[in-house]
Amino acid sequence: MIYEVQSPKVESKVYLEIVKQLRMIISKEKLKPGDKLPSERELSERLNVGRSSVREALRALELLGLIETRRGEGTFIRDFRGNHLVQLLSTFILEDEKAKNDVMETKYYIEMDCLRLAIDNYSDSSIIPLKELVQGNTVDDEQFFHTIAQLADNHLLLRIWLILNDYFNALEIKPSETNRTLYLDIMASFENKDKKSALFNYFNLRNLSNS
Amino acid sequence: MIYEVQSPKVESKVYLEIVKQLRMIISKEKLKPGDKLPSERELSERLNVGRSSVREALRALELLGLIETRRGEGTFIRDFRGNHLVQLLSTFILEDEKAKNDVMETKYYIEMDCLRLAIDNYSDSSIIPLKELVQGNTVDDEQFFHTIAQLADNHLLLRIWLILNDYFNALEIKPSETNRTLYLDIMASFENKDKKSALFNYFNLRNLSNS
DNA sequence: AGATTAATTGTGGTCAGACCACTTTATTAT
DNA sequence: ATAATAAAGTGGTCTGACCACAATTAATCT
Repeated sequence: MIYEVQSPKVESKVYLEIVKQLRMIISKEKLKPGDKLPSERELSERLNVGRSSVREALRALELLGLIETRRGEGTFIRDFRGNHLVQLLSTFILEDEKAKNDVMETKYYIEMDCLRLAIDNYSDSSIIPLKELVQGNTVDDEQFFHTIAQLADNHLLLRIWLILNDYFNALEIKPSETNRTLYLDIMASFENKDKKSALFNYFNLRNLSNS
Repeated sequence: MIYEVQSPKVESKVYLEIVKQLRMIISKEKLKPGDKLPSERELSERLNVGRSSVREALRALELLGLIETRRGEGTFIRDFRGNHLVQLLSTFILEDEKAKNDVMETKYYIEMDCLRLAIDNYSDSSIIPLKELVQGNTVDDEQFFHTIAQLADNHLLLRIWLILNDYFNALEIKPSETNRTLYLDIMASFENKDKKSALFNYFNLRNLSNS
């Protein structure tokens, strides 16, 4: 199989083209997390580019958490849930208070959307895990809303929530110690399929003003 | 000033150390977006590493959207409040599961969130552009909600909307031909700061069931 | 002197080749 | 067959060489 980086065009850096090609290779060859990518030297030959350019692309993807390299073995696709990445970004980005607030605000709004969707979509059996979460004495907020985001049955929204959640954790804005009751309230609204009260209870949980 | 990469320790790849050092340099020198970083060759010397390693670090940060490089000029810190991250991850990950419905649904929910936030935040002067959009005979749906997303005053949310909008366009899910009146209705609710009716009108616009 | 033009310098972009450290595989000796 | 050894494969890093482009400086022409 022959891949070929755009040849004569001098614009658009080579390493970006390689990233593109890698995406194609992954997609065409249906590579899954854990699978091995072609070696740096092989890619260099196949794409007609220098090995250093290949490395620039791979290192970038590695920092993003999309691949993993093991010396002497090779480069592998990773199961990405990039906490590493987010942490890195956060140390770079998060000095900006406005950005901080944006993350929090967005997370809350997405959670409310998930709540609405989940209420529309859930079936009696699918909320069993959610019920279990509120059994114990303490409720793990992250797990709680992760489950709700799953119940929303929208992969895209779930991914967005996961990313925001990573950011959120990196920000070290711990949710204020919350009462288990508040989660139970949400659950109650949930089972009544009452969106309005669910939202109301969410506002209480997050200490948001009702408007 | 002398920076020095951990010397004898052979573990922990060099380029990662350089990323670390760069962060320190940025912080210590109080570099802001737009400012120039030391050149690759200078970093190479100062950190006692090869230029190729410096480039691996810089390319990775570039792909992350944290820095920007201009040939012949140098490397500059970028205004990275926009979180390129979501975009990158989405183009990489979402390929296989871009269920049209998820994209559409998510876009609609985000738009509703923007609507809510915009109503909270807008000032009389800031909605002038929005008013202009609904003057003509036809209303550009994309522009309309782009403006609303801007009025929401949340950069992250705006970014998310932009990406969703791209997907939306790519998927060729054209908004059904809509009546100008519906946009006027939304505007009216908007100016009354009436979220409930704004949402109601949005549902009409999108032909969604009210629940 | 002032403006224009040309040469020089600085910077990122890319490639090629050379080692090193480590892992896997093949070969050989027992 | 098993174990020890050698070879090959792979990522990690450095060096040096060009190229393309931008900014600066020097030279030249009014």
